Amino acid sequence: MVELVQFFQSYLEKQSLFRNKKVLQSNYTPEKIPYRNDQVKTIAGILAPALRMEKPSNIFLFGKTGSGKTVVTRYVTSQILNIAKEKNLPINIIYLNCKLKRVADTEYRMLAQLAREFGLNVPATGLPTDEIYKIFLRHIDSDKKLIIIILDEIDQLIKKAGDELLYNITRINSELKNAEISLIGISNDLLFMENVDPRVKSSLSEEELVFPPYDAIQLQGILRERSNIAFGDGVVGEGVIEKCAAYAAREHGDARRALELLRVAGEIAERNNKQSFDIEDIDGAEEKIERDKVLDLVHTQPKQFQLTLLAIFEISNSVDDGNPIFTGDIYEVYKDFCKKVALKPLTQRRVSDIIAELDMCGIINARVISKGRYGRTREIRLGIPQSTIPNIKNVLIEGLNL
DNA sequence: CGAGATTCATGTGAAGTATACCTTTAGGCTTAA
DNA sequence: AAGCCTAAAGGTATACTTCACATGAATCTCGTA
Repeated sequence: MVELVQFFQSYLEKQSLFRNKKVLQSNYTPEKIPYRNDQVKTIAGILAPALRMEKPSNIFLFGKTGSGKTVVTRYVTSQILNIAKEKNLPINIIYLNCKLKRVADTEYRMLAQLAREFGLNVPATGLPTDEIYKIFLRHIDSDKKLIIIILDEIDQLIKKAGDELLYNITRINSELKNAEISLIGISNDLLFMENVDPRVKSSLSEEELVFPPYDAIQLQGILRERSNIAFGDGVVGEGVIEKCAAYAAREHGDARRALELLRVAGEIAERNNKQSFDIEDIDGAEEKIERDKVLDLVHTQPKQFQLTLLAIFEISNSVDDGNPIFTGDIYEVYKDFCKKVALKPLTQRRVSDIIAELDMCGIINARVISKGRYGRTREIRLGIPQSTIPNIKNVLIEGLNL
């Protein structure tokens, strides 16, 4: 007991490495966004009519992850919201991430989530979809207002729910008497619009904007700016920024990742009672990020997903490094695990879908190949570093009581 | 030797089933007049 | 008789199963040079 008190006291006395950690967190919206001036201006220009209570055009944003789509959108919309508040304009802005499982990955759930954002209490299941639709419309249309809905990673939603849903939302305005809705769609997939009904396409992307990835120099600029605010002097070692930038540039210029690397490296250093950190610590951070990403996902996923994942890890262990593994093998191992936990195994059909979903999450890389005479299967490789696997495996085994 | 047929192991689509949850409705009970 | 509660009925979304058919290159077959 005494020790704990001491621990907390010395913790408080200890000078934190961070001066302001918030600026490195992923939901932080900075004061200004370097290298994205054009996009900010364009979007601001498109949305500006909202302040005169005229409906802005729908916008569609394309660009790889971490290229600033979300930050720019959030930045511009929050500014608009500020002004609207000042002048008492009835403008609502809703941000919805369509990728989140069990939150907005079907038409029903998306509408339900939108309704919830307006403080409505809607059930998670049971109602007909058009009932939810009506509830939502009725509530919105009660008085005159302007609503801007941001649908992040909308491609994921369409892939699962079909493009009929897009048709429905683009038609919403014609059903409204008082309120008006503008849509901002955000997509990582540049080609995604190609297989969408042309009518929907033209109404959804009245304006289109592409976000190019950041290059290494720009990433360094961003990192430097933020790390100056985030860390005290002399905390960030020589070359750290450059290395973070290089890592992220390697992955198509993902700024979010670069910032995350920096933050996690700092957190690790702090936990180890270090006063600073340097290049070597970045690798540790990289590994921790990957591990946390998967662990987080693992915890939110149902048991069947966990078992499937465990089966994949198990096989990848016994197979030579780098060699792919196949669906059939996974299913066999998976069934064994099911027996051990006394859980009814799913059909191979379903497991096949689960594997496809794990692929979408990025934990594994799977692609369908034909092995000629020896049939057709998914060729699966791990999408995460080998070094993180034992750790994740242990967590899985523990969580499943194996 | 090469064109076409065959083959395997699984991908993939459509339709059906089970489960959990929602609203509506009808019946039964209580209560107040 | 009016009001309230409960349980059954009828409906939906979602996760999963069942059934059936699609895939596509390695391999096989067989006619031909």
